[in-house]
Amino acid sequence: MTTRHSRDDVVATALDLLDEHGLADLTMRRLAAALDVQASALYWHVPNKQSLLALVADRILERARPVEHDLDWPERVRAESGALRDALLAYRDGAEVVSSTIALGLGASAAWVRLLEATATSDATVDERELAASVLLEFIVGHVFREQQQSHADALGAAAPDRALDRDPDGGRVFSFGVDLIVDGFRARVGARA
Amino acid sequence: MTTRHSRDDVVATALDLLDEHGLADLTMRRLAAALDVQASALYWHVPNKQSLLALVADRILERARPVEHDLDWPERVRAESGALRDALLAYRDGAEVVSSTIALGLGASAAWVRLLEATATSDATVDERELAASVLLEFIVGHVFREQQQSHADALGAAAPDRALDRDPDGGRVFSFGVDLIVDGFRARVGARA
DNA sequence: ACCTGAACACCGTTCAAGT
DNA sequence: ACCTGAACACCGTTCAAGT
Repeated sequence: MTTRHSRDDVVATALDLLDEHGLADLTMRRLAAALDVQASALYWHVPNKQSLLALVADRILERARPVEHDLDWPERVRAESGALRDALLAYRDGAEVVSSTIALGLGASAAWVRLLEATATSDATVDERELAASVLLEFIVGHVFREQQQSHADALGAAAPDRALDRDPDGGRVFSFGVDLIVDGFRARVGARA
Repeated sequence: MTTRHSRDDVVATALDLLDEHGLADLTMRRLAAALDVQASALYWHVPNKQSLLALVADRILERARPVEHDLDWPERVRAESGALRDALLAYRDGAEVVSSTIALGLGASAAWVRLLEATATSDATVDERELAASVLLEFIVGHVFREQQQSHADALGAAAPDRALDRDPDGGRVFSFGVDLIVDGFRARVGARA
């Protein structure tokens, strides 16, 4: 009679909690409380916290808006990169969650494939395109991680005196400059062959 | 009579512990034990764990080997990037520690300045050079973070099935490809003006 | 199939008090 | 100047047992 839960409930509630209170407050015990359940009950749905976070990360990246396929490749790379950034920004600490699971082979392959496909119409080799997809994904996640950390630190009113990277108040200049450099570098490399 | 400690002792021991057992095992209580002291004693030397980690991060980056200043700027950027990567790789979980403190305005300004200076002889504006330094630093830290996470995961014998980014067994191809793309993109942008 | 209750082995941090 | 001892308010995870 009482509300019993599915794994999807658990992940969805975790996502809510993440967005409302941040990763530091997303504990198994708080999640259990939000579901009106004992903490131990979660371990029926999920083997451990790390797997839970991987499912949350997948959910975050899944929500990245689709991008038109009939753009030329530089435009498409820029659009995919922007879509991924927006997806990470859509949830509090989204980049940190994704970043902490990305290397474990648990998530992010879909995002990587999108970036790989984006260069399909370039003259690059598959090897070059794979490398470029990795570079882009690492830059995007690394950048948004930093963006979100910074706004978190600012929210605490830390008033840091000597912030090396705090030259990006609008939060997007470094990002688009970075994507542009990578795209231009890729074009230079490929164009040198044509 | 008994060994009393300085803040430098505490940071140095934290660095040792980090390298031997990783960030997850670098707890205040374990650090205290390594210093033969109660955990509460650490709070005389340091206001909290986060500040401790920031000091550790600074220590890691300080050890980056110096690079010749009379290279042309693309070579110098590559050399500085490599030196930073090596510094992060020199300690277990080095990139994670640096990454977690970089946005708090606590560390990494020295590293950023090194990357900024590296483009001094290019024809770029200061604004462009600052943006490029940020892009490089974010890529470097993000990349090494992923590298170290991956070797950690591999050490656990996780045998992940579908690892999107696991195309970099030698651990350096994605890195140098990324730095090259950024450098080439920067050159294209600057060269278009000359 | 899904959950409780109790326990285990931990955390970071504070604070009065000691030397 | 540097540290102890005790406490507070937490963690993730396991496991027998319940329904």
